[in-house]
Amino acid sequence: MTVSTAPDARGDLFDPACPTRQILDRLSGKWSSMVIKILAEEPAGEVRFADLRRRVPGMSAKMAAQTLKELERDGVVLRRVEALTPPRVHYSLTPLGVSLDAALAHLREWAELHAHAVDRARTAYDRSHDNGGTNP
Amino acid sequence: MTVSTAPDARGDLFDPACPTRQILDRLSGKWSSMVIKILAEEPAGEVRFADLRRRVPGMSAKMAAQTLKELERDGVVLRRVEALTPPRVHYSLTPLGVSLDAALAHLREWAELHAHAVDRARTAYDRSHDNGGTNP
DNA sequence: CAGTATCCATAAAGATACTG
DNA sequence: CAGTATCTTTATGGATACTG
Repeated sequence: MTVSTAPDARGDLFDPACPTRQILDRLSGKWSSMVIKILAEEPAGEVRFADLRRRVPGMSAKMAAQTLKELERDGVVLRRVEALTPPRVHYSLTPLGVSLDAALAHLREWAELHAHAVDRARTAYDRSHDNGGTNP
Repeated sequence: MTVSTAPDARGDLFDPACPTRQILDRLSGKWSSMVIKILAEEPAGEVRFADLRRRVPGMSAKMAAQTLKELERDGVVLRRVEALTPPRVHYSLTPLGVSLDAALAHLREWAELHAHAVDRARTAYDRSHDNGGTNP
């Protein structure tokens, strides 16, 4: 059986088979974290495809479909189909997805808390690097 | 001057100027999170350029330099130069970097905790999608 | 040693058109 | 409505060679 090709990759972030690597790679897509946030924030818990697109400005149908498919494959998102014409498809977070959102929330919190500090660091860095005193 | 084009993008993850977006984008590089982890784990707190490369197998000099530069610009990493010949450059996390690592640690923890679940979800998904019962 | 510069391959994302 | 297919553009990373 194909139980696991990764014997004990736990903690070995540098092995491509490492779980953390995989998660980070999945989240590194441009839209994944936004989709998760939308689904997490939805009071009803479910969002339809077109709604999702409306709520994530700039995300093409292609990227929406691709992102949702990946997240569904990972067990983070649930896809529910109502077979009407026209069809209705509803997306929501699974319990696993909810817990992932909680982990992501720490990062969001960090970012909001330290956004100013990062901004200041960048300004300072740019000031001393792109024209550090040797410019006309 | 490039002070800020984002008046109050706080919480607006869908604005490219949003702090969370920026952080997630920075972390989405292939090497950033690994570099942060190495620096966080280093007992001495400092790691030299060549050491870092040795400890992150597969990372080219180019990517090491680029990643470190971005993280330094963000105020997450500190670069200390000993002007000898040959030169020695030491990298460490700033306090800001340490706190970022703490936020990242939640994600690492989630990944390790749920790696099996994700794996199982993928297997189940693949089983029912690439040959869901309509195959010769 | 600690990088930089350059060129090249690939992967990710966008635009557009079309379908059940 | 909820996607898929296809093509083009752009971003990312890798290989190699060179420098203070």
